[in-house]
Amino acid sequence: MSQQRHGNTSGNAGGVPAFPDLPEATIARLPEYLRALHHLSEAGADTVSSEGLAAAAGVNSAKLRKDLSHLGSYGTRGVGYDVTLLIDQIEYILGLDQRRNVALVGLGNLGHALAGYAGFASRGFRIVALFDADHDQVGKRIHGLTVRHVGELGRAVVDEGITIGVIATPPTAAQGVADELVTAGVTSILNFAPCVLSVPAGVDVRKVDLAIELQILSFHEHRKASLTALPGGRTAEEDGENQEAVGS
Amino acid sequence: MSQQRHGNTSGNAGGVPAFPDLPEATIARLPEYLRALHHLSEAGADTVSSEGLAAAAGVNSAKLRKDLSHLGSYGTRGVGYDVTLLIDQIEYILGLDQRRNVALVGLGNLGHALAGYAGFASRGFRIVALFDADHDQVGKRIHGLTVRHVGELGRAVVDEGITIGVIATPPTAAQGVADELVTAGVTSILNFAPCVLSVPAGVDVRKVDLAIELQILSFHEHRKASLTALPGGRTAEEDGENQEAVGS
DNA sequence: CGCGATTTGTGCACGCCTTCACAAGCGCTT
DNA sequence: AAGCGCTTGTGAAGGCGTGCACAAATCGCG
Ligand SMILES: NC(=O)c1ccc[n+]([C@@H]2O[C@H](COP(=O)([O-])OP(=O)(O)OC[C@H]3O[C@@H](n4cnc5c(N)ncnc54)[C@H](O)[C@@H]3O)[C@@H](O)[C@H]2O)c1
Ligand SMILES: NC(=O)c1ccc[n+]([C@@H]2O[C@H](COP(=O)([O-])OP(=O)(O)OC[C@H]3O[C@@H](n4cnc5c(N)ncnc54)[C@H](O)[C@@H]3O)[C@@H](O)[C@H]2O)c1
Repeated sequence: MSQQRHGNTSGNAGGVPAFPDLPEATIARLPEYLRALHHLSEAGADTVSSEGLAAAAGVNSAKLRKDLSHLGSYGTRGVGYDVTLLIDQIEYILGLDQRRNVALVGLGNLGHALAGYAGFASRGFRIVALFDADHDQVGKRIHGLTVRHVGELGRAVVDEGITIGVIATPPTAAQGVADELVTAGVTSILNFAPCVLSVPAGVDVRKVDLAIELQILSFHEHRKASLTALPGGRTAEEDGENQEAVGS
Repeated sequence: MSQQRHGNTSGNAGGVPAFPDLPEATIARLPEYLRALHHLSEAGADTVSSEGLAAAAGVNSAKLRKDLSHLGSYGTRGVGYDVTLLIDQIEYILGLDQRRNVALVGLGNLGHALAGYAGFASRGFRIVALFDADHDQVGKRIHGLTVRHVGELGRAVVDEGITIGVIATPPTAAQGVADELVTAGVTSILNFAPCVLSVPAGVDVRKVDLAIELQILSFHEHRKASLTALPGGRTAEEDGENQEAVGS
């Protein structure tokens, strides 16, 4: 949408946007900042301090300032950051100003939930195609979209400008689906199947594995249990700051 | 299950298991190794080399060896690792030998999918209670469990030995649910609502935000697009190694 | 116009994590 | 019993990320 782009620190006056190579850790936090900013914006805030935004996003304020400084200087000393300006800037960096078309493959339990999730559309993504291998699923309409057979995937990806594929099939089928997506030209994949995907260089894969999340929690439970058996249980004080979030 | 525990490097002959404080990064990878090991085990493998297991888990072999060395020496030089021995060891470290009871709060689209997911039970977790605030949901039976009203949460947590809570409510309700879980004694929370939770120290929160995953992919799409516009597009060769996984 | 209050942007130090490279150790073969 | 090939376990180096602490910059007010 708002495609305004403001002076880049390393003043490059060319057509290409001089892409700053942000640290991966920073990129993973930008969406959090963005969500917090939208929240603030809806609450009517014009500006926000690094302290305030950091609290809203659940991070250290120094970290937040360093992250934002990588995008350029969009804050005003003594005042803070302009909320809408920062939103535009982060959305530009994340490429959310151009709506991204997403294909969802595998419409079982999880796929159904994903297809009906409003939180994608509101954050710049549009699921434009649904695919399944099961002929009982094919033809069904889900939230305004018709489930197509996975064989049509290749053509649909090209025709509808799909750049992101979401895999919600059983793990045995995931690699095959990934191959088809890549062949069709998809260069980003979000994989919910608990397995490792092999893809050519240039294709990004992110994996979400809920069981792994639970297992990490289980480890900490185990650790906590074996600690309370030992010395004086520490008094619980101070909140937050022990928030773990996804991200590579 | 198999609770055998083998000589710890720092030989402590006490009742308490001498908990090694593993690096967080290592902990986050152990579940991946575990899945790969189970896969190998089903395929009939008795031993596996660090190279082989690393490939199956999608990581560097040196990293894998260092990770495993933190648990103690369970490999044999010139041979590799004993698959079942390593499985038992990792499961012990992760606390998966004692089945963990999980409460799921919020049975909308996502909650339904989670409730019916077999992948939890097969990996040591058991969803034992479902809660919702909506009276239309309360009373429904989902995969053998009856949805209860969220008001009963406190008692159920205590009665049924629940240590992990999963939040799948809208973000506005998430903090309230988290508070109730914590009050009831839950010390680990997996949060699907896109918001920051504030919890007392000693409580672990892990967050899964699918929109954030897509936004990170979007960034890389944006970056790739602005690169191909520039110099010679690099030739795509060599596969894997650009796999990003969740984990803090 | 000057000053103090406020807040950003960043230099710096520290710790964690990754990766290479290789010595030490194990088993198989002869 | 000795040698050889293979694989683990780890020392060391380098890179990345974090957080402190402070100088620089801006605003509001007298
Ligand atoms: N349900 C959950 O809450 C949950 C949680 C975490 C992970 N997962 C993972 O997500 C994936 C999907 O889970 P689910 O519970 O929805 O499984 P599911 O069995 O309900 O659905 C899988 C769907 O994929 C389709 N499918 C199978 N092979 C296909 C192919 N080659 N091409 C296209 N579609 C194909 C099937 O027809 C089915 O509709 C699994 O890998 C599962 O491990 C699910
Ligand atoms: N559906 C998805 O694929 C998806 C994907 C990513 C994130 N999420 C997030 O997961 C959460 C749930 O998503 P959904 O699509 O299932 O939403 P939903 O609206 O379908 O379901 C929410 C459920 O929570 C219940 N609820 C509301 N307040 C409650 C309370 N105080 N206590 C207990 N239960 C309460 C509601 O009755 C409803 O059944 C949301 O925060 C959403 O942003 C969903």
